[in-house]
Amino acid sequence: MDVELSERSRQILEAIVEDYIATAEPVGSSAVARRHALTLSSATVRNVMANLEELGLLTSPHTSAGRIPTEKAYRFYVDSLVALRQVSRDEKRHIISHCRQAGSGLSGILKETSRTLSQLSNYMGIVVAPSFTSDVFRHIEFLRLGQRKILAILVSSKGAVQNRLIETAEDHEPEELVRMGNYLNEMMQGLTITQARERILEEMKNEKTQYDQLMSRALRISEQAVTVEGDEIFVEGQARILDQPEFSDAARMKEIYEAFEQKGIMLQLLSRCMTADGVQIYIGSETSLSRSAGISLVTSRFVTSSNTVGMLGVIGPTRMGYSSVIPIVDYTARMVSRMLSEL
Amino acid sequence: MDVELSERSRQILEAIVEDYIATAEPVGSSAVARRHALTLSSATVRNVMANLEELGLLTSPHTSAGRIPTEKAYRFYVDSLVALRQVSRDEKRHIISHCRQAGSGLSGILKETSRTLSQLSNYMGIVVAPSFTSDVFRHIEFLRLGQRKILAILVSSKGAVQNRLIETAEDHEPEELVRMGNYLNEMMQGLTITQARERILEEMKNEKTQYDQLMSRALRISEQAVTVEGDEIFVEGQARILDQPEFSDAARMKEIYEAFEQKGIMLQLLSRCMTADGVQIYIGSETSLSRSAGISLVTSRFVTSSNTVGMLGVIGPTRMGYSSVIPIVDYTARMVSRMLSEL
DNA sequence: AATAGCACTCGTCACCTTTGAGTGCTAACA
DNA sequence: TGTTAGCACTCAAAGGTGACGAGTGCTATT
Repeated sequence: MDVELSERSRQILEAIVEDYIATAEPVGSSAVARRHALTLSSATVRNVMANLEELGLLTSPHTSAGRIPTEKAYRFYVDSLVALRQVSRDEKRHIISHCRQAGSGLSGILKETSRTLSQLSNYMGIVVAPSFTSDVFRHIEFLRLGQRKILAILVSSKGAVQNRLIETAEDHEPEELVRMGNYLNEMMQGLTITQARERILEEMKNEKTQYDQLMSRALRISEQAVTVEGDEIFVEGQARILDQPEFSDAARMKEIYEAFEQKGIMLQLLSRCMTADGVQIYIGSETSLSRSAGISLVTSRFVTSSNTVGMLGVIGPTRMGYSSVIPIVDYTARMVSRMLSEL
Repeated sequence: MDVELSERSRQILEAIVEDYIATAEPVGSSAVARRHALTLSSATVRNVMANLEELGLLTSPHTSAGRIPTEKAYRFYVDSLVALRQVSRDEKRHIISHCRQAGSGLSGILKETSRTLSQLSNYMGIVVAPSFTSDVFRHIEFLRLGQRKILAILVSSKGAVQNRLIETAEDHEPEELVRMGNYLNEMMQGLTITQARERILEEMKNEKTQYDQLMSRALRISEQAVTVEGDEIFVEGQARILDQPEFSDAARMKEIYEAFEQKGIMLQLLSRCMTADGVQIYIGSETSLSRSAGISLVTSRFVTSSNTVGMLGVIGPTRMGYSSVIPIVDYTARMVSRMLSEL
């Protein structure tokens, strides 16, 4: 941060940000003076506030209203002011029990996690499943569903399953499909899905296999099977965002919902979060979500035993209760990481 | 319907409903007189409207506004007034190409269908997948993922896949799992998933199998595997509903969104739609969705080759463009039925 | 450097009037 | 008898006015 502030200015900025987070209304100089019992008069606070405004940390919606924090102020706040709350015993229990109860497979756990995040934060919870492609290959299988229709089932070592309907040029006997499966299973043992795909493409060029009809067919089919579709995303608690006063306006909300229906945007965010460790925070325009919408994002990645990475977090207004959301996201990411590594 | 109306009254009611659908504003007597060029004066129309109000087909929000249709009027309108539009060539192409392009399996098609419904109607599209339970069993398989952790994969003859992580009391060798799979596959050949489940429970009581360790273990595990979770539901175009003026109010929308997050409610609706053939229409309180929200639902079921049934439709305001939505839903249901029976 | 005082700004609220779309009723008309 | 013209009435929406007060910036004072 390029701002240098006296201790007093910092305290006042903190007071303003926290007041505004609590009330969603512009905060005036006297409110700050009163609240903090700082033995400072409102006039003094006014001077400081004028100063902070000049630094681009505050703005006033109009002359005679109080002031509200800018994005820059939130950034400064989360970087160096915020006092993180502890995750309470109750919240911990809530996280652990809910995520575990889901039980049925990876998707179930992640979906429940996203709901939990939403409940505890009172904002929107989001979870992006670990990319299948970096998972280790476990098993592939082909089932004949009808004339020239094959169902390919691909399983990763973490229990994620992807299935794909494939139409083939010729009809295949069930026994043929079993043999194909055996051949491919052996070939791709121990590789990640990405590596497996590369291996298949490589093998397709190989002369030896080109002249073995069974193999070349198997490769052609499996190439489709291992082409993975978009990652799974779980978003829960969309209704909660309507509780926030700044989104009671319909036009504004529409922007947000539309952003979510194009899940592609989510994936952009995802990829940024993936690289860094710990809790990442994106404030307002930093999210590059919808220009003017005043959305913030608190995320953390989670990892599994095999080092594949997913992302979870909370989406809410810029005016978000960072002091409690950050620890919740952090804790949840740790718990999910632990639970998944048990698989 | 218990209302009997003269031809003229019907025309006027139709005019009012259609005007209101188009504008979302109370329609007055002069507007009707003008619009229809009925060679009727506004005064006459007023008399008729007063009559219609007495019959419970119209209400006025206040003395000096126009009148708006009641639920009863919409009911009457869709039952005997509405002139259904043809599905245009463009729309047909849109439906066919989009649904087909999805390609990858049942889920993909249905998701794309729901998006298409939303795009063409400009309301919300919803698709409920055919209930897995009435599908014919095709294949079951167990994969060992780790110590006492088994992934069960259940496939129906239509290519729907369900997988479930099962924790077992003892550890099982891969070969043992293969044998279990063979045994169960043979046992459940040709049954529906529901029947298969019953068969398993039956077999568990059977003395002969109780003393065969392999079998009894297989049964215990598979019992979990065939216990199906909630049906899959695809809802798309939630943002579109914000375009409707009657939902620009945040509190109202919140109701709706919350209704959708508890997908259970959807399933109630579903089960009603399942029984009847053709397009079903639920207006306002008939949906039993959220009391006061003024939501309507136009649905149709679709069927697959094996006679399992799913539901698709459009959700929008009571003030919905029925004349175009009904044909779209009808046509889409037919197309989806045809596409699925090709599988 | 901190504060008290003061003039000034500007949004909010309560109250009012005006406007006009729409109604119901009645009397005249075909 | 059904239709229409006319008229008084109603009521929401829109616009205008002025008091109010929260909040500011500036300046003189401590």
